[in-house]
Amino acid sequence: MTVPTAHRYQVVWFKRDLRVDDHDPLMRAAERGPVIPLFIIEPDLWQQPDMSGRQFSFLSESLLELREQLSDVGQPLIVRTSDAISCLNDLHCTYGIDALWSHEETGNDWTFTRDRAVAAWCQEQRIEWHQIPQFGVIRRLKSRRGWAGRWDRLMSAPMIQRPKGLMPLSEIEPGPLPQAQDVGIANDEAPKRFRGGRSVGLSDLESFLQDRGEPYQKAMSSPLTAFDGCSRLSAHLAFGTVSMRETYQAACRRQDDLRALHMDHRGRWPGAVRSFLARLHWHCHFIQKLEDEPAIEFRCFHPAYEGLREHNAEAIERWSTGQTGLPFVDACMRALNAHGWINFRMRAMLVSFASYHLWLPWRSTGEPLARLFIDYEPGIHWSQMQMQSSTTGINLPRIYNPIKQGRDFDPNGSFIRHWIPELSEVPNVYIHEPWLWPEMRATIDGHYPPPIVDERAARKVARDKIWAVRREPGYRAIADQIQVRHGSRKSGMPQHDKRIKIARRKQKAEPATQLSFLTSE
DNA sequence: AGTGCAGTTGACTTT
DNA sequence: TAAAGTCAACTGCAC
Repeated sequence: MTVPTAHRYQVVWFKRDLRVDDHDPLMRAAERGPVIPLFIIEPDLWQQPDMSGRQFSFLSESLLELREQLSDVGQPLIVRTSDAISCLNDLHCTYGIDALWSHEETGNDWTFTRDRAVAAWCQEQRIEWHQIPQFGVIRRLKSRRGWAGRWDRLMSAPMIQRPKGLMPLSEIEPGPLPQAQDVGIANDEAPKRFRGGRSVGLSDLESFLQDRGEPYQKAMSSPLTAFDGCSRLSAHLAFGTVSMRETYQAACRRQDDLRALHMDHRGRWPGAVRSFLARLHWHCHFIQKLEDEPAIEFRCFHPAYEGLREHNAEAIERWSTGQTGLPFVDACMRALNAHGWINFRMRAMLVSFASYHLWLPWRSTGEPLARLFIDYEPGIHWSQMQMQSSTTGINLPRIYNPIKQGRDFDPNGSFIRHWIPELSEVPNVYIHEPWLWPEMRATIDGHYPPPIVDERAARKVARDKIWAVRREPGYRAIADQIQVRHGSRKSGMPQHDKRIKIARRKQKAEPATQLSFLTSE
């Protein structure tokens, strides 16, 4: 390895923070010297089982805009396609790196391993690597006490101004932005996908808070209304085209504006903005879990659930392509395939159906599901996979009935008919259970499969198995430990203490307050 | 107008 | 972020 002659450049390594506004590492690096703004396309990362072409497309659109924004401040984005260490090493040997700057990343095992290797390389080369938090996630967290307050302070802190001007680096080629196929990424485009790039994110934020968001609380539950009634910011937050802080502050400003309005003119807005803010909070709450315990990407929170479920390739194939024969499940899955996004409740139902009715291990369904999400965020995804599969030990099993969900959230079957044209002839009364329609076979035999399982029977079998595990000796003690470590503060006491407290409340004839589990709706 | 009854609604518990 | 079951209160209606 050649020893560089000068150590003069500040490398800002963009990862999932594709913006120049509210970018702490960029601002600090710019204060210290000439900046190489770098994005590394790492082909090996894109071969991981949770990564996909549709995510790469969103990334590409975001990188194009980032390159423009950086050009505006003086130096376009430098893009290199290779593994991180060779890339950094090349830059160091050719130009000399003084320090490396990036946001902290709470990613999957692959990025964690890569970051440890980069840290080791930096140490060998005597290059400082400054990693700065961008969410309310705290590295090496000792105690959860005060976490929420710290989050509020971080999010309320002033936005970081974009650097006044970056020194143009005529000697460094910006480099091409490769196409997915150049990097060996399989084509997996979602035809109706939300687009990447900061400008889209900012306009979604604006239109949500000023215009679309009023029915949020109700609209988020149904796939008929959620595409318009939700913020559509999840992928932007995942890729950092819009920062959590600016999103939080925009919502707070909206809240202040509403308070200035007379009650009669506020409509449903106050509740909508409050729920939205709560979700921003949960975003970090879940990522914190993966930060604290990276193993949850692979292992059940509670070991008693390890190896309980059974792999079944054919069932996964039918589930992930929308061919289970349960109309609402299939409609939601097909919508997700086409959009790369679906609302939270439907995600929960899809996972519940896979984990209970189909009895599939959450790891084997979590991978194809991660690939379908353009907003895949490892900390949220794997926490949710486990919660919806009841492997946490903290949460009670919640088994969704896809027929009931369909009746509740798609009462006249229009969502089903839109995504499953095979069922267009089925009358309303049978649309959620077409196998009961007497003319079913004659009309659509061969076009739409019979149900993969008997919903009622499969649910009962799954429920009994889960409750049998919960009754095993020793289960409770481990669950209580997990509760202490990972439960939210509001529900942060072991289960048996809760029961005692509830019993006491009843004795005093006070109304029992709702236990606050980790909820998202 | 009062009574009985089937069906509905809501609060709460259990799994 | 659930669903099903229980129970009591309530409602509409026939008589």
